[in-house]
Amino acid sequence: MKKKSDRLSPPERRGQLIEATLVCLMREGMSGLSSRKICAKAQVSVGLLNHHFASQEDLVAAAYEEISMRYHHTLRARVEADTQNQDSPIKTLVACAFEEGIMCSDQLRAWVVFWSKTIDSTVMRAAHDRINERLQSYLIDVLKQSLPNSKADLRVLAIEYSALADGLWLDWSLNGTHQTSELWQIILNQWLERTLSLG
Amino acid sequence: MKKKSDRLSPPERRGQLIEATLVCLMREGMSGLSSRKICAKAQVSVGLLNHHFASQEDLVAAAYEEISMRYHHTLRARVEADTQNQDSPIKTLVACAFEEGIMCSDQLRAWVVFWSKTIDSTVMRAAHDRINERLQSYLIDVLKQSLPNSKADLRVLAIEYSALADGLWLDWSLNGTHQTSELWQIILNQWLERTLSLG
DNA sequence: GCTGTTATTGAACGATCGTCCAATACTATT
DNA sequence: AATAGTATTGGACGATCGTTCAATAACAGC
Repeated sequence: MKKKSDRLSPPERRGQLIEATLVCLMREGMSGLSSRKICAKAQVSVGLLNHHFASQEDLVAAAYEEISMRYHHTLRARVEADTQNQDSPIKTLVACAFEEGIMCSDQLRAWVVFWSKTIDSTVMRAAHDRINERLQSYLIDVLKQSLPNSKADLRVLAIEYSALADGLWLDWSLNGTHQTSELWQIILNQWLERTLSLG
Repeated sequence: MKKKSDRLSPPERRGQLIEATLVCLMREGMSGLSSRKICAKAQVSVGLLNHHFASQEDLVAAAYEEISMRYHHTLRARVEADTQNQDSPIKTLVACAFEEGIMCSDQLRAWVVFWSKTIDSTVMRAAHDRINERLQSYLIDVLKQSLPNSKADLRVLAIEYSALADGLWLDWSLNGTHQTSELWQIILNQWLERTLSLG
């Protein structure tokens, strides 16, 4: 059938399957989580999934790590690129929190799937813990730079910020009337003002 | 087979199926969303679901309304019962935000299912909008009572509070190390202090 | 060119899915 | 007691699910 060499190294194929998984989950949510749909998206036969991953669960956990890594790197890139707020990088994070591409409802479709698996699967739970740890320690770094003289517990502050941002994102994404994110952005800005004035 | 009269009125049977749905979703999450499992839990044959509900989707939407109503009524009951904070009912809400029974990970299993359906189903989206509206206007009432002299936009404040509470709940529920909710409670208390001092 | 390794295929399996529908059992009305 | 209406049953349907596995194709080392 296929003439060209379509044999890939295991890492390449794994990456391709992970990418296909993310696309399926962002487009269809729970119903996109199908070995057949994922393999079709990757233009690969069904059996290959279980050759490169022990089970669908493992693939989903890998996709969870991947999407969180992308999110993490996107944030770091925004902070590095924003030359105006190098002394207060939290301002950059707040400013881009509702950027398109970071917070579309496509993203929520996938995250909801990951959350639902995280509750009961030990593999997913382990991935979730790693993801949370990475993001939290980065957030603490950002807050440390932004509030060098603050005596507040920065870990507590980091948890508060990410909870607020996640909650606002969830609320905005689930909101039927797809308004602009202006209102939600205002709330985050107000939180930032109050926090900076305390430090 | 069955001797005793087990025929119920449509409202009763609908309620029974809704209850069974909630139990299944809280116990098993997405994999509990099965017509057969739900009917088994209700001790009823499979076909009855589509006799009382046009589709599984309608049943899930009804269950979504039911669980949110219970949550709403639980909050109202707590506020009414707390004779100490009648002038500042937001204090009561914050105090019971992480009560057992209100915020167990069983609950998250169900809510995640509801969220995932809300994104793409118009029936669920309509239910979600009603639910949000009800809870938001109650929250605004509570804030109005608690901050009678505040000039702040109470709707914005309500959105901020519910986002923060939801985000903290999500973070706590997904957290593998099931610690006490003490830390999360502290964050909510700090938010309350800051908000009350502004008003 | 030959051989061992392995990436890849796709049919097959048993399980489960939501919905439909003819048959049945119960209740209310006459 | 006969009848009409409907709540209830459970088998059947076609579809899809995750995984397995023998067969095949492509490559690496010799």
